[in-house]
Amino acid sequence: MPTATSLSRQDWTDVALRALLTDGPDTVAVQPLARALGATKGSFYWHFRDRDDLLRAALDEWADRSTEQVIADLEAGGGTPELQLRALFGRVTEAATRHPGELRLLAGVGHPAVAEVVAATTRRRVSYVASLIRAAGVDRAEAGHRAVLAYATYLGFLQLAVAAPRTLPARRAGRARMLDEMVRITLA
Amino acid sequence: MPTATSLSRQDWTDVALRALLTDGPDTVAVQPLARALGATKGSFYWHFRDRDDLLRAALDEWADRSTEQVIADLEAGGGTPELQLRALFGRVTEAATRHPGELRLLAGVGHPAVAEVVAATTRRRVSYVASLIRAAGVDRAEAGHRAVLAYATYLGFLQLAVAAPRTLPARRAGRARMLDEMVRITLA
Amino acid sequence: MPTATSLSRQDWTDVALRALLTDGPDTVAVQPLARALGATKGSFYWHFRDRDDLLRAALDEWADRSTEQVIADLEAGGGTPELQLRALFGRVTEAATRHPGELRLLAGVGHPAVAEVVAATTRRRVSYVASLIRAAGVDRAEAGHRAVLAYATYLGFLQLAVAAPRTLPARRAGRARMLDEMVRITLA
Amino acid sequence: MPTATSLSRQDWTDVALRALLTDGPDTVAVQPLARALGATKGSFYWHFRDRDDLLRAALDEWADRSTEQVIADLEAGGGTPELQLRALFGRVTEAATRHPGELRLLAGVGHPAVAEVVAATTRRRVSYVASLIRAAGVDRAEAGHRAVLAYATYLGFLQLAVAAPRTLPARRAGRARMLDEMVRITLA
DNA sequence: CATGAATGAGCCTTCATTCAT
DNA sequence: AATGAATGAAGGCTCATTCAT
Repeated sequence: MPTATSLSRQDWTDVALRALLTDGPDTVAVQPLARALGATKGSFYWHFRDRDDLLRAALDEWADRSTEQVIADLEAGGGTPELQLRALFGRVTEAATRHPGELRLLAGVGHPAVAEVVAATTRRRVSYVASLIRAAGVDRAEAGHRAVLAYATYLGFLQLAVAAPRTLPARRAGRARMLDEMVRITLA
Repeated sequence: MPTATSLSRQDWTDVALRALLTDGPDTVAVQPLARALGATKGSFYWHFRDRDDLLRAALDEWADRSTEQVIADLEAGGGTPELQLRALFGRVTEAATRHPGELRLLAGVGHPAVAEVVAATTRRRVSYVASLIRAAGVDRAEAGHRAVLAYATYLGFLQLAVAAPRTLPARRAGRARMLDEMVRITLA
Repeated sequence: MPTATSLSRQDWTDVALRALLTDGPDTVAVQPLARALGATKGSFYWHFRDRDDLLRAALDEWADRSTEQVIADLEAGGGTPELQLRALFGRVTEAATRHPGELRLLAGVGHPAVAEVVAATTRRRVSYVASLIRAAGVDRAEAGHRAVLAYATYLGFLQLAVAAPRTLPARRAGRARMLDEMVRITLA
Repeated sequence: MPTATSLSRQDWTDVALRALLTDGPDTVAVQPLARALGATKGSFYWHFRDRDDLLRAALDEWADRSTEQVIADLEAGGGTPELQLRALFGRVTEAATRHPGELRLLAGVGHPAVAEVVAATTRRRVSYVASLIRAAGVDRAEAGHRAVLAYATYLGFLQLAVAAPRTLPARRAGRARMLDEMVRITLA
């Protein structure tokens, strides 16, 4: 909760992003967020042109935090491509369970802004994974294929984690094995 | 458009299912569907107790058509497990692109009825795939793992097909190769 | 519950009367009663012109049962006027607590049919009480006054019994004393 | 009609109270009141959380005006308990005929908020009358009984005034005699 | 940098009533 | 002696947006 004195555009974006990741894009609604912030809707319209403006801001923030920052972290961490890939898979699958709304975000393609950002984010992620695979010695075309496959698998697990968690391994060890398998398939 | 004379519960369910698969569960709304049918919303309440009743009817229909009927068809078709698996993958990936709303349905886990039906459908599909893999000679535990992996991959492709089609192979040949790879990974 | 085969006008009137005495005239509504009877609204319109027709039938039934029949019973019972008065007060105060909806019926004067029947019933009851008092030797004008007073007191107790039962004597003995007092004031 | 510029919570409460006293609690409905005020229903939700919120506000206002303010006036007026009692009876019987909806309010015990306020108001009024009777020299227990009796009689007259005015004395003199009798019975 | 107040659109539901069969 | 299906009016609520101050 930000200070009661004065709200910035960033405060609104933050709370919108939280709603985005918790319950999906439909819940990025002016009225409820104003209530949550203890502010009036009038305040909102000072900082944003309309609801869409806010949604785009939240989406941009999401693209940045969930993609660019993750990539930057991994690059900073260094290590072999195998290790980086493994770290990436581990990190995103962890995040998946913490953000059930992300599923609805990825599915919220009815909205143009969502569609656009999700598509761009998807391409960015796939191409980063492809670059890791290439770095592990796989040729360009094949790396592209495997990256798509790996990313699809990640998306599927996200879906399963939210929609039917009982189908996934319950224990940490089982989940680790699944990760290993994903890495193996991707690099074999 | 059904006959102008009189609408049946099935007519409403049909149009609701269409909305479900086109734009997701949120658009299964009484008023818009009544408009689409050229009826008044009051008439709706003759056939259904409330909106939830309609949503559940549409969800049941979806579960049946997209799961039970597909399975029944495959069983009727016969052939080796490999062929059946291949046919299944082919069929569902074709359907995927035709129903962009299915994504929102799978993600619409905020609603209890949706969550329930999606979870049940997921378990049913995974266990059917597992049974095919077992029939191909893989042992029970391993078959379970691979079924989850295969289904997750399918879900991921569904997501990619809707959200970022450009990441997927554009030509029929490329898509066929992906299917082959999925079958190979699943049964290898 | 009447037989499922075929509903008579009387069946509808009975269930309407029950609603009238339980929850007041507003709940004499076609749709809910049809549900309660397991019949369709169409059936209702076979027996009655409209909702008002049903309401009037129920009101007439109420006027008869709650007034004419009570009077007939008392007359049949015989005894001195004092005893009859005492019996009357006892009987109606008992009935009061069993029919919370009667209060809303008496208050439902917004509706012309209700107003009419309630007014007629009131006059009939007051004049019957006056006749008992006259029979006990009080002169005509004074008896009229006391009858109004007595009936007002009854109405007030009905109101209190439903709206603020804690203000009334909790035990049977206390209630009996109140009745005695009413009789005494009325005849003294 | 308040100023056309802007409506306050009090404006809504006022018009709701008027509806409450004219036609009873059921007519405290958002849409009709909005029409009466020349406003949209949407505007209502700026001032109140929901219909219940408005109903409670109107009920509180009623409890205050019809009970606390009357009591305060009487206390301010001074005089002997007999005179105060007489003044009270006179005042409330006058008010009775002006507010036909009060009957439906008192009877509207189906709604929790109504039941609560009516019960509290009843207790408050009865205990105030009891305090006047005690001040006239009657002992505590007996004063309690007589207060209940007096209040019941008042309620009954209210009912008669609305439901069957012809049973009550038509002329001012006759009504004055009734008041005298009530005071006499209460204090004798 | 906002608040207070309102609009208008949209959705959910219930009910009295009608009508063809 | 009904049923099945629909209409239309009414009321409840939430939301995006606007505008004067």
